[in-house]
Amino acid sequence: MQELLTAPLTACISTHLGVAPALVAKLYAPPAKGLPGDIAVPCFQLAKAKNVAPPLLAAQLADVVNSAGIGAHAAAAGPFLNITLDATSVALALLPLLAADPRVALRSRVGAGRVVCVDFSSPNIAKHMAFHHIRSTMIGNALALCYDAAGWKVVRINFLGDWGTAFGRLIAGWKREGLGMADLEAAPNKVTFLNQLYVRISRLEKEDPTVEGEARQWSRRCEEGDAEALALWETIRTVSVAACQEIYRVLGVTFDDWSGESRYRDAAGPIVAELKQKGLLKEDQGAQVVDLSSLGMKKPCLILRSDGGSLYATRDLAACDDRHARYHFARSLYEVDLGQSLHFKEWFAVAKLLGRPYADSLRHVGHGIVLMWNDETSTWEKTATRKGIPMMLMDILAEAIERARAVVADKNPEIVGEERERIAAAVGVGAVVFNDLKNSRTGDVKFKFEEALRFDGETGPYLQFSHARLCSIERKFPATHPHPPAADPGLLTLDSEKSVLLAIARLVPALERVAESDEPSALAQAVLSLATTVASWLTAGNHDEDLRVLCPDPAKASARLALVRAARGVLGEGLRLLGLQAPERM
RNA sequence: GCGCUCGUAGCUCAGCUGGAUAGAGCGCUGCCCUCCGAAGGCAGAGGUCAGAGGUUCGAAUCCUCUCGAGCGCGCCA
Repeated sequence: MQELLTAPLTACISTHLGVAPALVAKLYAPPAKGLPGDIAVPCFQLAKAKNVAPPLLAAQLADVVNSAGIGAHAAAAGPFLNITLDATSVALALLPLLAADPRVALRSRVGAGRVVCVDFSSPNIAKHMAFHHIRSTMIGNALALCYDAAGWKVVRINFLGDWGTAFGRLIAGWKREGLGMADLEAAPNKVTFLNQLYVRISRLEKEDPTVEGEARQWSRRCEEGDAEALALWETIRTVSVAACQEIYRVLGVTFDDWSGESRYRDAAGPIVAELKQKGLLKEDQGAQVVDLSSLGMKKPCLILRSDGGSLYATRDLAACDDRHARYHFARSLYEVDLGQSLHFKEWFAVAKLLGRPYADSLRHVGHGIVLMWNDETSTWEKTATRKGIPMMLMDILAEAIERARAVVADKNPEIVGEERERIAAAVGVGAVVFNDLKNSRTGDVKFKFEEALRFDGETGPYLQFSHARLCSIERKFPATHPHPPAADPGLLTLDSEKSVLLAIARLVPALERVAESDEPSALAQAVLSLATTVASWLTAGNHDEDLRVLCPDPAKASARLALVRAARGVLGEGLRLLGLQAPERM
């Protein structure tokens, strides 16, 4: 979309100077604040190539552009060339496209049919999804949606932590306490039931050394395929998955592949055999490891425990082979917190030593932790526990929805019943999700209910409000007026209207950046910027009815309605790609 | 000790792959609802971009070092 606006300019400058168009196009930048113009061209590099002084070249180019008749006005400011596009030429270039389908503003072909695997959320079973799981879940979800919009074929994978020594311990506790299915069925919350069982048996293990042996024994029975052990494990898994599904339903997240470590419990063998055959495996303190010093890493990667059991690096390798065989991915993302970067660095390195063709396409997409404000100590604290109880994601979402419901009821009492509930959920969840996506993912997220749930400022509800406001104007547009596509884009002559279109045109670069650097905040920021531009445009009409969308001149009103529709459609699509809903009123 | 993430306004953060006078939200000050949604807008005050070197015509941005914060570093995942 941006190219549509700059193509004539690029052609004009590049033919005049006799340089490649791409050389010119990559120079475009936003002009400095306060200076007039829509596009700035710093002339240093071009001047060097042509061996003239930058200010001289800028002045020359200004003349060339101004006499070219390409719907743009240029002014030199020292070594910079500032371009102001005509509002009508912007509208004529973009509005017809947007009218046909606003989603063009958020589509790209950079993915070109390649496959990307996105591994995200990946909770451990038999535990509640804690608040911090929101990060992997919603960053991963946004990445999956954005890669899709950028032309990639996306495989969404939920790799459950459903295998390992913890389950041996859990089953040992289950047997020791003589529990049965009826006890689990009777529990008000089955995951809480399992979680508490785990806490009890872990505590007991510290006092009673026989527990450890029992746990290891049940672990082994699981690995060996013992029917009783596997039946219990299966029950635990089913119960946990159901609880996760409920959260994903609230968040609007889906997966293509519900995998898990258990699927690769027997897959360690072939990997170990291959490592051995290639001479990469060696024994170290009783364990089997791969030395990574040839790749500049001091510590080796652990492959097998001294008791012969597999480790998670081994299972990750096996799972990765499997994914590559099944999906032929060109890129594979692991949306897991930054604390595990060493683990990923290690097994990526092993994949490289094994000569895997995909080794360089693996990416650990890490994120920072979630901190919560503590009123008593006036500090930011990790959200691990509150009074020893894990802070549950579902509780946070429920409180957010409740707070949103109160605001909706207050601001818009005529919205009632099922619609109010739907909107409260969209707004409450949207507030929490956007709080997580708006800043760079590698930083820590600071969460405060009062901040995330405020409905002014840079928040999810602000974006949703902006969308609802545009919908409201559409609803009020008189049926007697000419409706688009009869609208004439040439009637959009205001700078504020041009600004909206330019903000829309900046979304594709933002989307492409998301799919390149795995950074959803790039889109979040661009959508935010669109919303503020829209708000500024609309509010200007408060005191001047000629500036309103619903202005006295029907032809002008029609053109503006086309812009309202475009902006609403784009905003709605932007919200969708971030994993937020966009209610039509709120 | 090694590695990772980070340090920008009172607070929370943007700053696209190096460009002009470093931006936004909150808070604060002053305006704007007989005005398409005030969940909004306009204006203002507020900064030695942690510090020191280096590369460059040009550095918040790239390189090195120092200081400070958080996290990780062998049989858990």
